Amino acid sequence: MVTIKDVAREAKMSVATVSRVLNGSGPVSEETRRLIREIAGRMRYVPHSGARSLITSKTQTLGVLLPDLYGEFFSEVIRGMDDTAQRNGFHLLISRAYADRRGIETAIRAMRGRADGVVAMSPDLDAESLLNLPSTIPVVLLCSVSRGNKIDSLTIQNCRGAREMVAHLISVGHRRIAIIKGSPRNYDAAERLRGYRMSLREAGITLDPLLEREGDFTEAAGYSAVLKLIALKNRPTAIFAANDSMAIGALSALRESGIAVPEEMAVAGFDDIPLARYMDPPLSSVHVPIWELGARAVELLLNGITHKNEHARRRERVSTKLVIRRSTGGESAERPPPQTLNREMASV
Amino acid sequence: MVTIKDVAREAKMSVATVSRVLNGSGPVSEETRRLIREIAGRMRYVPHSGARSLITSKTQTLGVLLPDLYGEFFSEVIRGMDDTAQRNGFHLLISRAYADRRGIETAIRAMRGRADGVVAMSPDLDAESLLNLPSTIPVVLLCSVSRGNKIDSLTIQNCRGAREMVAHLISVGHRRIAIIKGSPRNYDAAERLRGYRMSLREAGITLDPLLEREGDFTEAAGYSAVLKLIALKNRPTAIFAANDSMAIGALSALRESGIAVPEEMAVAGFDDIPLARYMDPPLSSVHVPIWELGARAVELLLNGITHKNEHARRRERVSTKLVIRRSTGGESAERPPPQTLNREMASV
DNA sequence: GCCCTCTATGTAAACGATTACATATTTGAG
DNA sequence: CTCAAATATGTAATCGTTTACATAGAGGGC
Repeated sequence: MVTIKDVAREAKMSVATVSRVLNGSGPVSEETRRLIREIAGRMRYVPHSGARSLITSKTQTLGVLLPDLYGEFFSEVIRGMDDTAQRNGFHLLISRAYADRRGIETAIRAMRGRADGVVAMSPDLDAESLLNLPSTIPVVLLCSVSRGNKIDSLTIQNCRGAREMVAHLISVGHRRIAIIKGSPRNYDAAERLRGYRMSLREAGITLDPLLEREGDFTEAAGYSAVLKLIALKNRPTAIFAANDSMAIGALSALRESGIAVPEEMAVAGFDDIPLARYMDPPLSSVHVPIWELGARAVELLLNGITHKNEHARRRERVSTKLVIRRSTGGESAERPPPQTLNREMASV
Repeated sequence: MVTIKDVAREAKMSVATVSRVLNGSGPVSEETRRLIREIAGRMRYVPHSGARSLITSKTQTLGVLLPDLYGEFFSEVIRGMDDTAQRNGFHLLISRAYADRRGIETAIRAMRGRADGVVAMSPDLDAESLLNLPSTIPVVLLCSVSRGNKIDSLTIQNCRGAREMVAHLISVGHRRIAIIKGSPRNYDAAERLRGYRMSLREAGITLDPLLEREGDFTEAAGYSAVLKLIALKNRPTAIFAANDSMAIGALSALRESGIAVPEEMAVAGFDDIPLARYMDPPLSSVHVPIWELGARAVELLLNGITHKNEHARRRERVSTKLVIRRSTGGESAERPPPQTLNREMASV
């Protein structure tokens, strides 16, 4: 490996000068600047980041701790992060970690000296105590419960989004509206459930525990929840699934049971994954700007890093948007667009 | 930050001894071992990886270069990599890069001193010359064209998978079989096209250029390709989409055009994403073991690293498996399973 | 011509770990 | 009891950078 010394020797200059040229620090004559640039390029010199981080105590790297995430959410949130990180000259160190407190803590610790900050996602409700994470390194909590204000956090407007969707269902005439919940220990799921209940209460509709079914965000969960719902003697007329995967499972089960959507049963999801509009019927959903979520998380983190973790903490919420398609019986202004999206490589 | 010196001072020992305890190298008395362990733990000491990598010239980090990837593929391949990396004590440095040769090269160079090896994915056919990447650091090429044997590479059994699927379509009686191709410059897409043609030729069916439609792996592309196919005066009776996203777009277009699947038109995809079985009708597809792909890529890379890049190069192929569901009219033994899969957090 | 101020460059001390080598102590074979 | 071998620990060099400080020459005001 070619080091800064090799370049210095080749240029017959001291390492200090080479360093100054390459970092644009200190005064250097135009002539030497050109010379060294040329030589460094020719020798394909790349500074050793370990050595650099040792002396500057900066790594230009951001840690990302994620639990098991699937599909579009994972890819899109990372895309948002990477885009923003790269634009600011940072790299992304990604790691899966147990969502509980100990898991997150050890993982964050393991990142010491490796990353200048960490975006941690821990949707597990039990990890509540995360809020007083004793960390010297800046941390941004993503989609996690965090009541204190000791730590930056960014979440989705889950409650509001769910509330609006259920309000929509009510507005088109539904009174018996079921929900397929997410995992009971999941923060986003809990908030969406809260929005559902809030909306019903606002409309003066009594909550019916039979209409709240367990789920775990998988298609299979949506599928089997529906089987139970349609077996009820007093069937719901609408189903709100806490995410699109479950809504898709639900659609599948309804289809096989010969129940027409939206005529006999309205269905709505959450997330608005790209596939939603290609379902049969196209799925109404709550749009979540996932890319922005990742991008914003990194922005918050970078802000924390520049202010050496002594900045005012923030708690932000990215806003959702209702997308009404045919599955809820609303007017389907939207049809699958024939034009090509900006997705070069869809799934392979 | 607490350094090894702080620990040494606290334990009234030299840094060398502390280092030996923490790395399990050299002989240490049981007593000191316990003492130092206890102190290091209490002080929450974590070695500075930069310093360590400087002296050992190892980073315990693997670089991962990916182009724009969406949905399940991205998440799953990274999951496979991360699982394998973690099990071997490695971290993952993930970065998106332009798929062309220059992009990959600079990205690999930027990883010098940051990663011990790189998994690079560059499905762009034009990047063919990647095969003589002049890299001192081990590289594994993933799903990329690579004819030489100067570099490890891992690909999907695209051609065979496509061939088998088309053979299946032929076996249930189809003669006019269309394909919705992937991007013309994409390696996987090109291989799948090759398999399609090979299969038709083997059955003595003449290729019809009109039945080969452009696509780009998006749902929208599948949608609009179908609109053109059904406008033909001599319509196909079956459509093979080069990936599931396009197949889903195709299903959507057929539905809206009132064409029954599989009765009037059979549809097949590639990838077998989890959603495939929840489509209407459930989608036949070629299953790709994505997790294994990522896991194996990392294994190859780790092998290259232990052998200091002087190992015999390998070119491997992960095998695919035909999954026949209703969309091709085959017996649909498989129905959406009511049980919960091991997916805790589906999309949020 | 003197001195001060720039500008351009060099010297050497960090940064935090690992490890070859040196030293001191204990153990055990003969 | 002696001496070699084994065990436990310490000393100091090293990895590749950055940067405070030192130095040297050039330019210019008086």
